[in-house]
Amino acid sequence: MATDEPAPPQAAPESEQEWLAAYDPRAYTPVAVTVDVVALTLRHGSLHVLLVERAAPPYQGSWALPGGFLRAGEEGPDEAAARELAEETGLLGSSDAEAALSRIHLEQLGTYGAPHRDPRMHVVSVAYLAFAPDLPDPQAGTDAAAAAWHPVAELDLRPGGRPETAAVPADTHGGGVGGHTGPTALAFDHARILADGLDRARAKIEYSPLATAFLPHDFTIPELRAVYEAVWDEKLHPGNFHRKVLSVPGFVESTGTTTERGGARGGPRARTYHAGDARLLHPALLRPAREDEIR
Amino acid sequence: MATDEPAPPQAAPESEQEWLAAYDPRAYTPVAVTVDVVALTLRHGSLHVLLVERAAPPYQGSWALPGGFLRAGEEGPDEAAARELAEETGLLGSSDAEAALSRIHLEQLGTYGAPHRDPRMHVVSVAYLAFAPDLPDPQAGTDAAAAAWHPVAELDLRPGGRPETAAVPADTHGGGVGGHTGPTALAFDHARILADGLDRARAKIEYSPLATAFLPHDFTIPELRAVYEAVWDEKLHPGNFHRKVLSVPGFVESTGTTTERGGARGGPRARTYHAGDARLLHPALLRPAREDEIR
DNA sequence: AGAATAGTGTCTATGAGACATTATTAT
DNA sequence: ATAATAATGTCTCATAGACACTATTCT
Repeated sequence: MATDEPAPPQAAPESEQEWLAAYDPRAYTPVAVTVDVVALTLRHGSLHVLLVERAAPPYQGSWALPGGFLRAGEEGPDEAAARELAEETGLLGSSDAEAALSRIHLEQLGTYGAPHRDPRMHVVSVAYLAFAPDLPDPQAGTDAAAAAWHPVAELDLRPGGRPETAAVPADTHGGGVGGHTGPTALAFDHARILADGLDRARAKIEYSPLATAFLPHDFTIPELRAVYEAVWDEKLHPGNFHRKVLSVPGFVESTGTTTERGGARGGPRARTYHAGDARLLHPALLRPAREDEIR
Repeated sequence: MATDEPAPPQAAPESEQEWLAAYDPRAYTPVAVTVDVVALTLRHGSLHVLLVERAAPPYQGSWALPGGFLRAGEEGPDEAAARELAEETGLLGSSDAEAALSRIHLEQLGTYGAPHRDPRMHVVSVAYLAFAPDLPDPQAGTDAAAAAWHPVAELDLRPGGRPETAAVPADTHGGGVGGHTGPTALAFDHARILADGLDRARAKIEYSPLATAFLPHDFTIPELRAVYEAVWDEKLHPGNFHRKVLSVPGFVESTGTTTERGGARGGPRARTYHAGDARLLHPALLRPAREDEIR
C-alpha cells in the first residue's frame, strides 16, 4: 500500500486534503471486486454445495457459485458475502430465517484475481466458505435462472480444471443439472474455488468444532459422525468416534434427553447433545493419515 | 458472481459479444485493489517484519506493510505480491538475488476490505504472508521514505487495535523507529493484518516444514529449533525437539557434514541438514497446549 | 578447568485404533 | 426372532514429554 500508488494527475500535493481532492480513482484501469460463496450443507447424508444457473453471459446456462459485486463504499467483503448468502438461500425477512442464518458459519476462503478469469474485465473475487444445516430448497434469485443444492460428488472438480487464464466458455449452454451425461462443469474458475473450499472444510473440522454447524441445534453423536464421514468421505469407527468426541473438552454438551426413536434399522435411542463452548478441539480429531497427501 | 452484476446501460443484449461491447466498467463506483505483504524473517534470534515508512499521506510518516496497487489487467494478486516483495527487499536484478527470492515462501493470508479502512476510497487489500531467510537491509523504494526490518516484539499489535472503520490517523507523524517511547503503531489496519499473519505463521510451522524457509539452504537442528522458539515465543526441549524432527519423514535430510565450529558458548559441532521433500509434517510438531487459546 | 551444548537413551502418561461386549430398538 | 445400532470396556501400539547421560567444544 505504500508503493506504486497511482500518482494524482497534478504535481505532488503537500497536504492530505489536497491529495484527496486531487485523487481521481476513475483515471486508472478499473478492477471489479466480487464475492463468491462456497456454501456447503448435508442432505441425505452427502455433501451438497449451493449453485446458481447463470442467466446471462458469460457462461450463460452454466452453474456457478452464488455471489455478486461488492457494493463499493457501502460494505466490506464479509458483509457482502453474508448478504449474498442470505439472498441466495432465500433466508431473508422472516424471523426464524434470521435465526437460521445466524447459525451458519461463514469464513473467508481466499481471493482469486487472475487477470482473465472473467472475460469482461479484471475481476478480483473474494471467496467465502459457509457451513449450513440442511436448508429448504433455494428460490432462484432475480438474475439467476435457478438455484439448487448440488451433490459435490457429481461436480467436475479438477480433471484438467479450467486453466486460470482461459476465459472462453467451452460450452455456453451445457452443464445443466437435468439429464447430464457426466459431471457438471462450473463457470469461471469456480471448480478450483470449490476444490479449495472442500480442502479447507476437510481440514477445518479436524481441529475446530465446526462440524456441528452442519447439524441442527440438538444432535446425536452418530449424526455428528455422519458429518465427518460425508466431509472426509471415510468410514469412521463408531465406538472410537463416540468415545473420542466425548473426551474432547467443550466439543459437545449433553442435553440429558434422547431421540424419540432408535436408528432407522434398529438400535437403541441415541442421547442428544448440543455444541459446547470450545473454539478449538484439543486434542484434534485427526482424519486417517493418507501417505499420498504428505508430499 | 451470478447476481447483482451491474447491468449494462442498454437493454439486455442477446449475445455475449454484444454484452461485452455494451459493458462499461467505469460507470460504477470504483474499488481499488492492493496487495500488502507481511514478510517475516529471523534476525539475531528474534522475529522481524519488513516495514516501510510512508512518504505520502495518508499516515505519512507512519510505518506500514509494504505493498501497492494491483496492476489491473496485467497481473493477479499472487504476481503483484511477489513483485512488491522483490521491489521492497531490494532483491531484484542480480542473479543470486533471483535465487534468494525463489527460496522465499509466499502465500495468501486474507483480504481486508472494510469500506473506510483507507480514507481516500474503498480499498480492498489482498494480504500475503512471506517467510524469508535473513536478508540484507532493504533499500528505501521510490515512494517510501525508508524500509527496514522491525522486531515484531516492538510493534503495537492489538492493544485496542485500530477499529476497522476508523480511518483518521491518530498521529500522522508518530511511529518513527528511532528513539520511540512505546511500541510502534502501524498505518491503516496493518496491525490487524500483521497479527493475523503471526497467528498464521505460528500455526503453519506446526504441520508444514516451512520453518526451514527462515533458514539458509543448509542448517542445523538447533538452528531450526531457534526458529520455532522465536515464532512461538516458547522455549523447547532441545533433546526432544531433536529426536522429533528426525522422526518426521521428509522433514530434513542429512548433508553428511557438520558445522565448522561448535556452539557459541561451547558444545560439539552440529550436523547440518537441508529441507526434505515433505509438504506436510506427519506427525505434526504440536506447540505446547495453552488452555486459554481453546475457548 | 569449567560451562555450555549436541545428540542419544530411558521411562511414563496419554491418545489412537482394533476389537469385543452389552443393552436397546426396528422390522 | 433377527439384525442393526448406541454406548462402553479392554488391549496394544505410537507418540509426547520429562529426565538422565555422554561426548564434544568454547572460553
